[in-house]
Amino acid sequence: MFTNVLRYLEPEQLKKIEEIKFPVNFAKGETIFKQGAPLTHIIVINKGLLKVYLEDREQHSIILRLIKSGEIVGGPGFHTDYRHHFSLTALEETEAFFIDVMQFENCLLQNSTFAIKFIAYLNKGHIGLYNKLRVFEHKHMNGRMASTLLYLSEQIYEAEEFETELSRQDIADMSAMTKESSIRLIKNFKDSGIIECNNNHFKLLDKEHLINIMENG
Amino acid sequence: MFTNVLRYLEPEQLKKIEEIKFPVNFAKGETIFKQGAPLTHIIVINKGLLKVYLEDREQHSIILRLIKSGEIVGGPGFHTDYRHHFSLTALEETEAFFIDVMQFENCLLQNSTFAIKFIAYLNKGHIGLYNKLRVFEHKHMNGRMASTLLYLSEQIYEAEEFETELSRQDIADMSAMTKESSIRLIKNFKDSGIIECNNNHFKLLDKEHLINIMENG
DNA sequence: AAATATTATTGATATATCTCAATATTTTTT
DNA sequence: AAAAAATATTGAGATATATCAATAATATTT
Repeated sequence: MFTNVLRYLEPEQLKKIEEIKFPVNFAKGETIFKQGAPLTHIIVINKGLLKVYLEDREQHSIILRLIKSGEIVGGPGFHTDYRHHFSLTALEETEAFFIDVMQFENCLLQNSTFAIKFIAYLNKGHIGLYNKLRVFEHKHMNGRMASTLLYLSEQIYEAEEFETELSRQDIADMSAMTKESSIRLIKNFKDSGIIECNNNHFKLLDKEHLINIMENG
Repeated sequence: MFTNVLRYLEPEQLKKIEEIKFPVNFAKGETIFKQGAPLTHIIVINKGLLKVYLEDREQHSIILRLIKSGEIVGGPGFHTDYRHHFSLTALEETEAFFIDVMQFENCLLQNSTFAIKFIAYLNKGHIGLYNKLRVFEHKHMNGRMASTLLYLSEQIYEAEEFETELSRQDIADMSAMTKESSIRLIKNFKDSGIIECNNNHFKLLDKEHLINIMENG
């Protein structure tokens, strides 16, 4: 059973989708699709963790969010230019189901209640982007880093202590700064006793403080 | 007749919408709705120019885009929390039609082809936000200012010479910088012969150069 | 027409953050 | 196990941009 927006499909539609979907596996570091490539399939993540990122000029990318198992990935190319507008890369071993985008469109056409649910899903994504914009416009790096750490803890790993596959560069790309700055800020937070951190093991010690930094720092 | 996504409605639906819509006028500077307020109506701009902006902490706002006559404004609160996630303020004398959001929802439910068109419209907005994020992540102010001037010329005023109601603060809020910086950059562009500018009158003299600055500067 | 408020402009200074470069550590390949 | 590659760390220095403050110009109110 799907835990994403597909759960609102009618049983026959769901059956059809189950029939046509096919699995593809990705190793850590492999790319599911690249920004600019044609959008031919909707993707449902069955297992794994991935990063959604915008590729700016060479050397620079912006990580918009991470995707966990259960989530669905479409993209704004749907019914516009049918291209991908971001790239999607596995951070861990990942299993994904591919669903033909035309079959997905049929579901929307045949079931306007589902279409409304899909619109709601798109709107949630839109709200997420507004928040990302707001965070990125924070003048201070501290606030952006605090926001990233809280995001990882609350939204992704759902624990105050976690082990991540993200590199320092990834954390920097999530926080709109250079990798050197991300390293220095993590060190500062550590020295201030707000977090513990050894390599890829993080523990948030003072969430109140982090929230305060995110909002005011 | 509507020039926005509403033109895809069936004739009877269109008639219904025409019946229930009602006009409201706004003077320059007046706010149509505020971020956080309940979303009760979809709005169609009949005449005028408006700014869509995120209110960050006090003193700081981010202008996402401008809205011209003919355009429709919904917002991602639809079918999520039914709140406005941005504020909308008139830059010029504006006439807007208000359409009850529940009637709009009925249109989507009764007409899945329309729902698909609406999804396409939402996706175009999503692509626009990605571009905004990319521009804001430009490290150099020059590139952000060039991008704003090109946006005003190409997307809004559709001319290389234009008179704007935007203040220097507005231009700064569109370009992710302080008003002092926006003033200094406009002066620099003027001194370099890339633009002409007297108060609110702008003329782009060297678009090639501006595009180059936007992409590489 | 004068007074007030708002917006625009300019300059000096402070500082946050990037860049570059060197070294250390970890991971991958041979 | 050694070599190579990739990633992480630290420091010094450069610089883009914000902040603050003072003045000028424009718009609004009285």
